[in-house]
Amino acid sequence: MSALRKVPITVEDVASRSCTLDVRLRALRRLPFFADLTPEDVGHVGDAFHERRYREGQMIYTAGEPALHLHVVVVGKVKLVRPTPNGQQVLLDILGPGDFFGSLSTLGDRAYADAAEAQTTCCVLGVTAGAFQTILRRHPPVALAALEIVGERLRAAHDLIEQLSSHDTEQRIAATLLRLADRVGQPQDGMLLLQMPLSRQDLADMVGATRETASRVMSQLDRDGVIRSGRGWVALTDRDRLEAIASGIAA
Amino acid sequence: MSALRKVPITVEDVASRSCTLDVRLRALRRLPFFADLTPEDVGHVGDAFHERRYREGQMIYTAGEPALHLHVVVVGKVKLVRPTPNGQQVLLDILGPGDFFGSLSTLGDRAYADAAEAQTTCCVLGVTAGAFQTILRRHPPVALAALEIVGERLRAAHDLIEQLSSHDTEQRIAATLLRLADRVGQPQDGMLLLQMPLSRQDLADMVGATRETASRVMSQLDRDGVIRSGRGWVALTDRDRLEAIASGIAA
DNA sequence: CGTTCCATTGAATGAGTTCAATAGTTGTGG
DNA sequence: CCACAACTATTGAACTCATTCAATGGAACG
Repeated sequence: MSALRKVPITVEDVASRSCTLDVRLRALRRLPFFADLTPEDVGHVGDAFHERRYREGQMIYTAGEPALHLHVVVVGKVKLVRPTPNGQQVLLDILGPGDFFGSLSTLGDRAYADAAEAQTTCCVLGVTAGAFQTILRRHPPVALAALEIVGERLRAAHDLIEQLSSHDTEQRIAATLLRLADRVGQPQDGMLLLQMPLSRQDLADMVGATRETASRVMSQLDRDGVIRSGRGWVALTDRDRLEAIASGIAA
Repeated sequence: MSALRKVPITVEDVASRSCTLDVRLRALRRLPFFADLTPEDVGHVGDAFHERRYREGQMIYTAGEPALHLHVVVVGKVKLVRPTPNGQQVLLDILGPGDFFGSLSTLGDRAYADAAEAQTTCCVLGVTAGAFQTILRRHPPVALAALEIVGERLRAAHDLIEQLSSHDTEQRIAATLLRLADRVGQPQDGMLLLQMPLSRQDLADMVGATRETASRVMSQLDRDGVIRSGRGWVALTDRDRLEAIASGIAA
């Protein structure tokens, strides 16, 4: 029915370039944790980190295994996924360069509550919980920054809880698209292109819905001219209208 | 239809006793923040806190006002509520003695995203964001403890997100009752009594449902002999079965 | 090319909401 | 101490949104 939409834009810019020392350092400096540290300190702290690469779809860690590491995204995108007893998945967050994830805990013996999966090919820096704890102790400003960030995430989680509790699927999807656009959207041909392989399933897992429902909503938004989308990509054509939908102003 | 249930047990133990200096100190020492501090340090730090009392239903702060304070519950229960554009409310958390809430932010200029309401008559200690920031800087272990706690809350928020995304209302209510029982349940006559004035509306706001649905589910659980409940109170009579329901094992 | 994965669409079902009406509890003032 | 008002809970019935089941259509990848 709908017009052909061959993937017109999925110019994958996922760097296949390697994760050089320089890139590593820049990634660390970009990390809000270390914003208050001197370049030398960052370099010193950086020695505790080890580098790992993952291919699209590969698991970085899975739920249930001992939470031994804190990770930092250098290149690529990482999905934070919570498996449910029920078998379905809940996508808690999508992280990009500069974001951290994994164990913040001082106790190394606890288990990850969620799984981390490489959404794109990516490069990640890891540090043991113990070493990170040492960094926190040695550099108090880092602890303050971390507290700030985790507080911010808690607030974001509360936003999501609010949405899940009181908004319908269309509103939640609209809000999710906007949130993603703010983080990784790139202007192209007068619209905001989401630079990530975002499947209907991913979207559904983010808003607590099924693939089918996500598909129906996206089709409707496409028909209404608010977005353009195809297999694995989405672009926003009418941000204002999408915001209206997200906040329930649209009929 | 259902048998009369005059409130047989609501022995309100909400202390009308005052929030004495001694109680204050004990509250602060009980706070995980200050677990690693010497008693003298706790006493010193405690000077930065000021005391406030609230009656049941009174607002401690509302969403939108500048987030200037961090608060600690000394006596009583505090509801953390997120108002939605839609008009309904989402109950994010219920806090008891030793729990903290409010602004963790270093920036004093941001606004509270949620409102805090006294669920019972209560006594709360407050400290300005600036003073708390000073404490954090002066006592690094406090910052580490705070980070740990907020991380734990983030995990709890993710638990809730998972539930909202993939469990039905009965499961969510069962899980909520269990969670509350773990925190404030008191054994009585072989059942766990929830020592707080918990209305159907409160429950509904916690699980993202309507009063009517909450009422229906509670009636059903009562009929099944899993709980006993009445106006403003709930008691668990069959914890195991409730756990089975929460995890979806029950048909 | 054909296989496989992902997306789309339809129809039937069902959980939860909404609207509405009744009943039980609490608190107040006569 | 009783009666009234106000609030909270319960229950029914119609409706709605999203899921489930099922079948088809396209894209990507070998």
